[in-house]
This record gives sequence, structure tokens and C-alpha cells, in this order.
Amino acid sequence: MPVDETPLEHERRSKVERLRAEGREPYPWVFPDRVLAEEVLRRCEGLAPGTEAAGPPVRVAGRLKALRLHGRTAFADLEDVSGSIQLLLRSDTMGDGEFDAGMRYLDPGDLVGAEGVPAVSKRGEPSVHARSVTMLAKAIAPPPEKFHGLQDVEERLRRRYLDLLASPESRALFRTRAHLLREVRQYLDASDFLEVETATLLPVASGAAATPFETHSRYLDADLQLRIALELPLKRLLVGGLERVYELGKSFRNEDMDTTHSPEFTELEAYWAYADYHDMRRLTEGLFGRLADRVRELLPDSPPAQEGAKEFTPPFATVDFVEELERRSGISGLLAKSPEELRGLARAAGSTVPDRSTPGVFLDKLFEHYVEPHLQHLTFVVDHPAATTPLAKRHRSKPDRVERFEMFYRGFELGNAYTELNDPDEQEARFREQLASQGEDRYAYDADFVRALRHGMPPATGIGIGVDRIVMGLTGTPSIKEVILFPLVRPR
RNA sequence: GGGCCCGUAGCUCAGCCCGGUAGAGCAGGCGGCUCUUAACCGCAAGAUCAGGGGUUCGAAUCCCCUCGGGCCCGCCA
Repeated sequence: MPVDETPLEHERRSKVERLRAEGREPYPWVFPDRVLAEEVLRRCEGLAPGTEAAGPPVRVAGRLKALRLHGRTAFADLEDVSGSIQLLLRSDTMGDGEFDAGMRYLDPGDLVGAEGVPAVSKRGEPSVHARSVTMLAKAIAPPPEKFHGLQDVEERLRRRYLDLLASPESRALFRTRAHLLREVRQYLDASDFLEVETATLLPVASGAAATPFETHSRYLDADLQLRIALELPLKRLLVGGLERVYELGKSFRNEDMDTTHSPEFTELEAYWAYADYHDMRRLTEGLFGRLADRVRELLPDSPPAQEGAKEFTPPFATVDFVEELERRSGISGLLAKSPEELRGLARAAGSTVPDRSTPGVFLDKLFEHYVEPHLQHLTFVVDHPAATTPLAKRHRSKPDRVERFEMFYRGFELGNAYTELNDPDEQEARFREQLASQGEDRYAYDADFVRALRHGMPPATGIGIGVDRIVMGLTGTPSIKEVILFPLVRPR
């Protein structure tokens, strides 16, 4: 008997023993031939209150949410993946022995099966008028409070199973997330993109500037890092001739957490040979529209989700990075400023990034300060200064710019796309420049990627999207932890 | 790293300002009830007030530290 057992758990555990003593297995193996609650609801349609459906009995199974006893009658609410159905329990139909046994052993939170006839109660509630009830798994620990559910945020995150079993809204959110991922795959598959899986364990994590998680291979006796982006392996596949590829998977960044940053997050990256960022924008807008349609179907009763769906429906606002920054900040001639002048402006805007940072970093800080907070509606920001973006191709007509777009919503970034840089010598030069500005040797650059480019990467466009943030935006969820089933929490 | 807020029974919450030895609802126990749906009625039970230290005759309440969490700011091309 566990030493940390509460009196409630002791009581419930004693029911397990008494069930066994009566020859009733509290944890049986299977409950065959069950139908879902929604199927019973269908069979109850059109039945008058106080009547039963003709035909054979049905079997239902799920979690007992509530039990209302009335002496020789009782009502129970059974919840399964499809919804909720009431059980109507009467001693005259079950027999006194079975009825009394049920009342002795059943508690809210138990997993139970029932067999009986679809029926509508006198008060009009669709039900299963049960002939028998079977314990399928006795719950020793009590469920969260039946009306308010689990409110404690920490408990919801640390013990997601309790959140899910208590909250149909939480289940609906994660069901929606799964369907959105499915929609992404269907959309890209239909556009002849190939889903691939690249490595998560790498000698050097690259493709972004974040601090990686570090680990070690015993067999190789080699230090390894967890990937921080998917970009460079996927571009290697373009060199290899796969032409249209995407990956949907986790990246890891060893940095602070907040409402839009998780150390472990899901990314979508897609690369498309012989196409440019205009093509990618059309593909992205099509994808967003499809995702919005799915959310409208999946969460019709959620006003924040319906608002999110509206925002993700084309057409979208577009602003030019430089024009918008100059307009919002009142600063003109930004691209002609010296690095020192840009640093001064960034300092004036409150940034504390290191002095040795590249001019691109200062421009990003200025944009974050003056523009991002205003990007509350879904907006495409285009044609960034070349200095901000080491992996993008220079703009074909705007000097000192690259062909790039970023999507923002509610002040945070959703994704980022370029016409990809495929000139190996220019790529190598930009990597070296970046390294010099960071002044830290742990960001060794991916030399093999440059070697791959020397073999020729087709002209191409690529995109990276923060999937968790897309789910947040589409469902109107304010915190990234709420859209991740098991977010990282401090061990205790 | 800085600021603000939170932690009381298995769960949801009062009590804290203004110090006097912890209160309710749900869940659980016992009893009643054959149409309820946050069922209802009666009885009894359930709490190292996150942890540690201090002030005080007396601390859930005031002060300090620690732990955990939330929000905001900073940092994170």
C-alpha cells in the first residue's frame, strides 16, 4: 500500500479489493463491440421522451464524469472521444444485485462500459438504458473538480492528462492541432512536395543563430548538438535533385521561454527548386487559407478561433521593411547609415545588444522596436535589408535588399521565406562575416554546406514556419505552452 | 537578469489589508430518495495554510530567505 495514499485513494483502493473478492475484475482486458456516444445520440434522434429505440442493445465505454443517485434509480454521464452520453440505471431493469453493486463500486473518474438500449429519458435526455455496467478500469486517484475542472496552470502543464480528461476544450484544441498538421501535409503533398526527415543530432547545429542544446555520443566519442533549424540539410536535398521537399519536426533552442518561445518547438520548412519568393508567397497564402477553413470547421463555437481563422484568410497586408521602419520611426536614409550610426539609433531605441553586432542586428532591433508591436493583424513584411539576412539572395531590383518575406501576427513572427542564396562563394563570405561579429568559436559554421553549394543548388525559394505559433494564431491561444502537449517545465 | 502577482483539504475557492489558533462547495464516508443532468436532503469526517527563518504573549495573516508557477520588461540575427 503506497505511503502517500490519501484517504480518498484508500477508499477507492478498497473498492478494488472488494470487487476482486466478488469475482469482478476491476481491470479487465477488453470491451468489444462498443459504439461511440455520438452514435447513440443518432439512434436517439426522433424518440419521444420516456421511450426506447427498437432493435438490439448497444455497448458504450468511457470515463464516468458524474453519478446522480435517486435510490432505486441513478443517472451517470459517460464521456468518450466523441462526446458524452447519459446512462439510465434502474434496479428493476438491471436487477437489484447488479444495481447495488454498481452503486457500491462506481465513482466519478472510473472507466466503465455499459450495455443497454438507446432511450430518451422522461426529461428528454438521450441515454443508454443500461442492462449492465462493467468496470473497465477503477480510478484510484480522484478526478479534478467536476464543474471548474483543473484551474491550476502549473498542474495543467505538468500533468497534461489531467487537463485533457477534465477539459473537452483542451481535447478539442489538440485535436485541432493534429488536423492542422494533417492539412499542411495534404496541401504540400498535393503540390508535389516530398516529406523528408533530416537529422536532429548534428556535430554543429546551424541555420540560425540560437544557442544549441549539447549532448554526446558514447560510441563515436563525439560532442553533438540538437538542431536549431531545418534549413541547411533541406537545401542539401535540393543539391541532390529532390527539387521540392519539406520537413515537419522539432527544433531545439537553448534559450529563455516566454509566451511565444519554447525550447522545443515544431517547425515546418519547405524548399522549392526553380521557384522564387513570389511563388512561395502564393503557396503560403494558399496554405493559410486552407488552415483557416479547417479551423472554421473544427472550432465553430470558439470566438477566438473564428477570429484567428478570419485573420489567416487571404488577402493579407504587405509592408516594405525599410519603408515601414522609416515611416514608423521617422528616421530617413536608413540604408545609407554607417554601422556606428545604426548602433546609436538602436541604443536610442533601448537595445542592449553587443557593440560588435553586425549592422543587420541593429536594423532588426530597430524594426522590433518601432514596427513589430504594430503588426497586430496578419502582415507580410517584405524585402529586408541585405545586412539582416545571411542566407537569402540579393534583391533583383532593390539595392542593398534581399528577396525575403516574414509574416507577423499579434506582434510576433510566424514565419520567414527567401529566394535562397545559392552562390557558394557569397555564402561562405556571409558565414565568415557572421562568425566574426559573434566572436564566439562555438558557432562554427557548416563548411560542408558551402561545399554542397559548390556542386550547384538550383535557384530556389524556401520557407520556415513556426507551427506552434500558427496553431496559437489560428486558435486564438495566448501562450505557446497551451498548444504544446508536454511543454518543458522545471523538474521538481 | 529586473518588476508585479500567485501557492490554504484530492479539486475549485473564502479567510490575509486590520495578527487571536482554518471556512465553504465539489469529490469521498454513513443515511434517505425510481427522471436527474453543477440533482437534492440530513449526519459525520477530511488541512505539516509551498518550505525555512524572524517579529510577537500569539502568525495562514506582518518581515526576510528559498522553492515552484503566471504575467510584463530585458536577452535570444
